[in-house]
Amino acid sequence: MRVRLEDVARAASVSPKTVSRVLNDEANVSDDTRQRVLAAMQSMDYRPHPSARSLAGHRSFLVAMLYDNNDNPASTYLAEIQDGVLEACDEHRYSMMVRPLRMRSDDFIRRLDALIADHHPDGVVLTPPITDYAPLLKRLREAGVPHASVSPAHRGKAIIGVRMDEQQAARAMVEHLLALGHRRIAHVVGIADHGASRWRLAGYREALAAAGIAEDPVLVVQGAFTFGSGVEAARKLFALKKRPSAVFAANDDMAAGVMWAAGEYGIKVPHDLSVCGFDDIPLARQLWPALTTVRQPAREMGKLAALQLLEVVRGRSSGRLAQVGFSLEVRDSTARVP
Amino acid sequence: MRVRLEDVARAASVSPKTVSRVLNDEANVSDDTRQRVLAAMQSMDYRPHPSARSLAGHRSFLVAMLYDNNDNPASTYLAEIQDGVLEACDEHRYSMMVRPLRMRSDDFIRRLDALIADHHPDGVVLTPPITDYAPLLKRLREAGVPHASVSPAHRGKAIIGVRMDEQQAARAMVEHLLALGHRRIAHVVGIADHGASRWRLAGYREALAAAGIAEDPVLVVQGAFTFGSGVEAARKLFALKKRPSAVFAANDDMAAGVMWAAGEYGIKVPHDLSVCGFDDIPLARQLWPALTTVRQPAREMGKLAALQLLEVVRGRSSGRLAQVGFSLEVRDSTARVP
DNA sequence: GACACAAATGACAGCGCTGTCAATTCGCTA
DNA sequence: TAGCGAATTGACAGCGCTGTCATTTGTGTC
Repeated sequence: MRVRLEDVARAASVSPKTVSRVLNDEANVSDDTRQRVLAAMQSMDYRPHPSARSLAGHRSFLVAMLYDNNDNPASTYLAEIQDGVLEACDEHRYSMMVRPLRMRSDDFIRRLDALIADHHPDGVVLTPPITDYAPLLKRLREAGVPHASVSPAHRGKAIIGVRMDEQQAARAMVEHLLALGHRRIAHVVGIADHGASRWRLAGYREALAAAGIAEDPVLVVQGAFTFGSGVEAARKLFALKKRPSAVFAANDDMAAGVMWAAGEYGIKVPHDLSVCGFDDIPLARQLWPALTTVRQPAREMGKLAALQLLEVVRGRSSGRLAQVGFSLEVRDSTARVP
Repeated sequence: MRVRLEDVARAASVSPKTVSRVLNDEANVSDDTRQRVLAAMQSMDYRPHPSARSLAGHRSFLVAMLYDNNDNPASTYLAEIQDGVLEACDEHRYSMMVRPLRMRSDDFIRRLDALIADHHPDGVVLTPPITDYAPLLKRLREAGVPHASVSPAHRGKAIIGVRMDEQQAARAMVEHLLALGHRRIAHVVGIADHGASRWRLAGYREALAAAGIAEDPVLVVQGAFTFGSGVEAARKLFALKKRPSAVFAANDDMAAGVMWAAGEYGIKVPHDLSVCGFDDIPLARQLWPALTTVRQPAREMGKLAALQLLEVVRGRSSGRLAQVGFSLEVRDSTARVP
């Protein structure tokens, strides 16, 4: 039979309420008592019943992770975030629920309301690109559900979550190319209204400006974060009279597309062309030559965002926008200009 | 304030227990009463409190989806299954929880036990490759937790879940190549102990045998389901004196690797070499030429598996191993033999 | 050593629902 | 029309925990 809080109380010779206090890490329990109770819990392998806690305590011990399954960023990215969020939740004995939502769809808000009404999450984690969807944020605020964002585009004071300095990372990537002697560097941009696209483009510009190189508009080509769009963009670049000697794509999928297109044109990477991307998806390591890229610690970001959220949920702090570092993964697709 | 079952009861002039009966779709409620109660629920937008139901009813209304995050199959595949499972759970107002588990890790069983002890899922959905992990199945049986599998390798009578006839699909794929006039057809095998690898290899052999073609062992190369292993495998094939005119890779990632390697060797796809894969991952459509492959309806499979499981959980049926169809996605990477 | 006050602990009701079992109503038969 | 079994409905306790508030114990002061 299941071990209940009452059983632990009896074993530790205290009242159930005191065990509850220990369980919830409340104040006003003497060290001595606390130790005794903890020992009893341990030895009996006590597992609090989440539903009972939730029913009596008016909170759900539930974190919902919301994502957009419409125009999905790379699903490996989401999967990594999900794993990180899950890990954080596990550590605090919260459970996690995932919710695909279709941004811009009519029933977006209705489905969000259903989630809240049905499951009462204590908090939600938002992933790109729905970190900044105004109707969503408004509704969460109204419902009093705290939220943390992974890579929010906006950066108000009240925002909690995690970000990476993508602009700085993009700049570092381009500076790597500059250090290799490249001067004619192209950039394949991502979907226009994603924060990621803006920051990476800004970093590209910043690096060029700092190096005193005037931007050549024909070298900045629109893409859409997909492999196919990378191929298209590269074809445009390769059709130029003066081809670039390096291409910085705003994500790895597009970079792979660029490398693919290079194959079509008989352009050798990295000998004739340096290519680099952003994100460090598994494919990046598998490509040949292996892709130079920026590593986003997605898993860690998911975890940190969830930890920030839990701080707020548990009333420990008011949360903040944490920042994580990036790392340049210099591999074999970039080389000194011929 | 929240609408409770009691409020609905009052509105419908019945006892709370009767509302509960309607809510749980129990027998012995007159049609008239049922209608009245349903109408009241609807008009008051009643949402049962999951924790209260769970606590009083001794069930959790929770389905856990278990996956292996160690040697992960393509994460898009898992993401699709996850979406399908979620959809099924939503329809029946069950909630879903995801659990990454590291197969063969020491604490596998401990973590599984923790899941069961902490959350009491009413059932679990197993995804490849942990559909047939004996210690796992044993533990679930002991704990009395029903489970459904997506593409289980084993096919006992008692197994419930969903499968696709992968052998048949692989055979169809190879027959497509045969119909294009290919005779020297290579196969890149997946990880040895995955059911998927065995079935696809079996289908390959079956098709060749049916066409009266003796299998040439050098044309069957070991891979590991990754892009990189596809590249490796292809290099071996291209080093042969008598190269194949077509390569059937056991999944799309490896097929992409083969195409990549073909580029290295100056082999034009599909003119000099036909390439086909299996799974229809997003990349398949993005490659150039677009990859001919087999579409696995992963999302649908996840949904069906979960539906089977819910049938069992709700005592509606004893569940079965459903089967879904495949479709050959003939695109541009396969062509008539020169 | 008596007193005031804070810290620690406990008693008890109740969160929103369902299981159990008793009570009532209904539809037939004799 | 009385009587009987089946269908329908309801009363009530209790699932395992926590909130509220009362009670007890400890601590420091003069």
